[in-house]
Amino acid sequence: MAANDRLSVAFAALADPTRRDILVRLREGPSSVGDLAAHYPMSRPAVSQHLAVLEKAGLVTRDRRAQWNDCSLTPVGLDEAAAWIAQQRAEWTERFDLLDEHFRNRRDHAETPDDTRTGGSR
Amino acid sequence: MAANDRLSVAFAALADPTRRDILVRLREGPSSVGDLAAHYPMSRPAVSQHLAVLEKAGLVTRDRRAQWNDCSLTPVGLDEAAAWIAQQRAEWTERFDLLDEHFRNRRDHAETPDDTRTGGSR
DNA sequence: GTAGTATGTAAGTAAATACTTACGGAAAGG
DNA sequence: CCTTTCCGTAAGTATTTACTTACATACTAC
Repeated sequence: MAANDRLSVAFAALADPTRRDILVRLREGPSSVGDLAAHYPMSRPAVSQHLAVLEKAGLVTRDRRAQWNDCSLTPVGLDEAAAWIAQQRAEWTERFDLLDEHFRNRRDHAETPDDTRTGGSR
Repeated sequence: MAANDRLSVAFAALADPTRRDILVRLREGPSSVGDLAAHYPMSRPAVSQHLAVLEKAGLVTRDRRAQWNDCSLTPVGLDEAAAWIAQQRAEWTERFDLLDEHFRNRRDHAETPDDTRTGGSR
């Protein structure tokens, strides 16, 4: 994928329903890997690998105490992803508002049925 | 990937720097496929395929007029992605605030430096 | 020491992804 | 008609992903 930048890693981590569900579940509190894995129809190593992806994306931290591993949320990765989307949406919305206003003006000023389509005449 | 749900498709589309850059570029206004492709070190069909991914994610619309193809932004897909992150972050932040308060109370009340785990918890 | 628990990692495989080049369709213009 | 321009799609390939089973590690309890 050649997408090593932090944003790409974060979005890629979020692009999987199992990983998103893990995040939702961890919202209720830290959990061990085994307890997490019990909820999914896949092997425990698979869940562990999903956790590794989330950890690399800065969305989850694993704190190994003894043989147990507490998985907790960390807000770092999500902040960047949210910031990117928020900025895009902000400038977008502004642009759509301008466009909307533009069309409103056009409609008010003249009829101009926008015949640019397929050469017009019929 | 077996991730056909809309959210996964949207996040996967955002998980590529070229595609994100296309979105940023389209923010300034619609563009043809060829003009877009000129900015990237890859073939025109590759950009076209990126556009197909963005279109499937509901982030871009392609309006073919004659042999030109105007690519424009559409806010649908991004709304869902932003909503998901926003909700996560909201409940998260709340939880972190509680956690912070919890630790603050602990620190004030007593020392109790360990024994937190090995219980059932959840 | 041995046995048991919770976990990460290595190795292997099927599927998806990100490109490439080659080709075909649709409109503009001679 | 024919040529050019702009574009999408088919076919092929290298890399990445998402899982599996098997194994090694680190600690607890006896």
